[in-house]
Amino acid sequence: MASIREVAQEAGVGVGTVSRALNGSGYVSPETRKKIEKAAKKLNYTPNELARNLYHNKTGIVGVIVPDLEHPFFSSLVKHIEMELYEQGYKTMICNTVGISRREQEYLDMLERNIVDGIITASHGLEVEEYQKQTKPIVSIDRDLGSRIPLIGCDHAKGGKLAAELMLEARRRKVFLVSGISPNVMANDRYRTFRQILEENGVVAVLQEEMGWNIFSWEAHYKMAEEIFRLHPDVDGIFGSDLAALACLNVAQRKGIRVPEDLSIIGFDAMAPSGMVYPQLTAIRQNVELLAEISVNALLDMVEQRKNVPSRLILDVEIQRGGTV
Amino acid sequence: MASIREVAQEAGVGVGTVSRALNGSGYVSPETRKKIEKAAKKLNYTPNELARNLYHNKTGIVGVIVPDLEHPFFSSLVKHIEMELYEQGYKTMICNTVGISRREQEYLDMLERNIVDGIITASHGLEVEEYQKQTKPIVSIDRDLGSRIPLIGCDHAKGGKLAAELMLEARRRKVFLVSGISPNVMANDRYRTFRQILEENGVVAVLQEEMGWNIFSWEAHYKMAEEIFRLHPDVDGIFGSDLAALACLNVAQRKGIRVPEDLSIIGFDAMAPSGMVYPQLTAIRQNVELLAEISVNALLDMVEQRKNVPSRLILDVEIQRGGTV
DNA sequence: CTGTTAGCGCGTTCAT
DNA sequence: ATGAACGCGCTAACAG
Repeated sequence: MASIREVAQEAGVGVGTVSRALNGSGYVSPETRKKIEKAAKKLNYTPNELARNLYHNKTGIVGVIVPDLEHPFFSSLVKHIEMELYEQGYKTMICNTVGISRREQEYLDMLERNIVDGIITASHGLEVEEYQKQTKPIVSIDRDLGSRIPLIGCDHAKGGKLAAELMLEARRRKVFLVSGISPNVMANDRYRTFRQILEENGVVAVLQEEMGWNIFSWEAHYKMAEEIFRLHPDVDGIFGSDLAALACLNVAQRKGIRVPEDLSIIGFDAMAPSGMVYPQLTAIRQNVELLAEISVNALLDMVEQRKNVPSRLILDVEIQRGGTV
Repeated sequence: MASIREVAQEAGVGVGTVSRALNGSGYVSPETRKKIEKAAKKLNYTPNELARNLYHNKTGIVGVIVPDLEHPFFSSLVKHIEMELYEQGYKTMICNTVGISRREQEYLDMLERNIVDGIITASHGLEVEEYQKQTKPIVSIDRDLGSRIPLIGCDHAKGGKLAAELMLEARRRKVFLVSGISPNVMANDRYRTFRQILEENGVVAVLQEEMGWNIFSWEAHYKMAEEIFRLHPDVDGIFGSDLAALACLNVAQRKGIRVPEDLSIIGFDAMAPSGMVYPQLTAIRQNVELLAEISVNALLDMVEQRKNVPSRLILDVEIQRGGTV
């Protein structure tokens, strides 16, 4: 609660000197420095960050917008983003849109109001135009928001290819694809590629179900899984998000379908729960840590104007070998 | 980027009038108000939150300290806290300590530096004294930080009791208890109660393993599970956190042990992954939504000095019936 | 080397 | 009803 003026008074010097002494900027003689440090300690002085923020027009806070923090991918993403931001001296404001675009908009507005210095968005509810209006630093994960906003994501097409190849190896003939329906989103690439490769290789049937793009609840996925087996009891392959894959695995086990003998299941993301089930889920893994690190560095490059950022950054994916193929 | 002064100039009035007009405080004639609103729209004026914060000495940001955001319980907790804070007009700063008490300290210091208006802590790495030094609003989840800091948590003792009763119903004779070793933490109650009830009822052996209190990784739990079955292949009951229970379930299935016929497993928390495995995990569920709501309201009662907050708030728990008992 | 002063942008008296 | 002036706490430029 003590202000810099009080410290100056206590030390018998001017406020400017205190500021320089405590920030290590400019010249201060060793002895007055001592006096100032003693006074600061005595008064238990802590600089008021609010005044600093006003002066510097900067808060050191980065906003991270996600659709659902409870989803394993996003909680992991935010965790690693927070860790990387912390390393670089920034704080993390979490913005959970729960699929409501008004909330996404409100959080986006924090840029103009100077509450955050930049935004990393992984939520895809708002019109692209709303993002393009912004002039302050933004990076996007997995969704194309135009060339001025760097796009960072994993190689979804390769993910779809790897999954398709696994299906072909396992000689699957009737494959179900659980995809999302969001426009402009990179995740679509994996389903397109997956489907294309299977069809080119003469797989008898490639069926497709579209989940709402902002549906992340277990219940919804479980219901969908039950529908799949009700309508198509003879599917022998399933590819979808981790959640979709896990739901299908669970329903299959309840119905006594043998996995992987009679049914192959492949997830995408390979987050924690995929390793908790038995057999463990075979899945395409994206490197969330790297994704977080790259995103943070791209954003801070913009915030601190360190250097130019490429408009697209694509990360590799790999197979997590489980027991469901 | 336009300041209030520019709006005043554009409208041909003083800054004070603009401030009153836009904030609806004090008297402004309808016509000048119109002029001001037009000028504000024309210049695309957005008030600078930094200046406001400095004046009001308040940011509208609440810090939430957790040990591991990737852990299902904490990601769910933070999600619901964020939603409740949003409803009440506050923003959420996430502080992930990853078990490092220096980080916990740094985040705690944000209170004094006025970066946050209050803190909800669910991390338990720092000395109690460090929290007690603080004078600004703090509430604690699941750890006693002294009578001045409201403590909010579920009824762990009842949870332990419910779990013990399930074990007795299933006539288990050699039960393994996977507990933490953190001091001052309410979670200890559930293990103490569980153990006590089983011993009073003549269960032949109650074994115990202590996980490091800030260990949340799946790998560590999996290793521990393997150890349990290696040293005690004949256990017929296991109680621990969700993660511990899921790890044991997974290892048991790999070893061909029949669950629940030959082994009963009970988790604590009943978070999402417990419903993804087959059979679904029987677990003690705590109401995270309510926990979040209560915590936020307690904290904001302090921040806005609405009313006094009880020093302890204990929430009920219930059984989530799965297929592992 | 150090003290003084002018903003940073906004909200609120206090005269008018 | 409204404008001018002050202050929130701090930093940086400037004069000494």
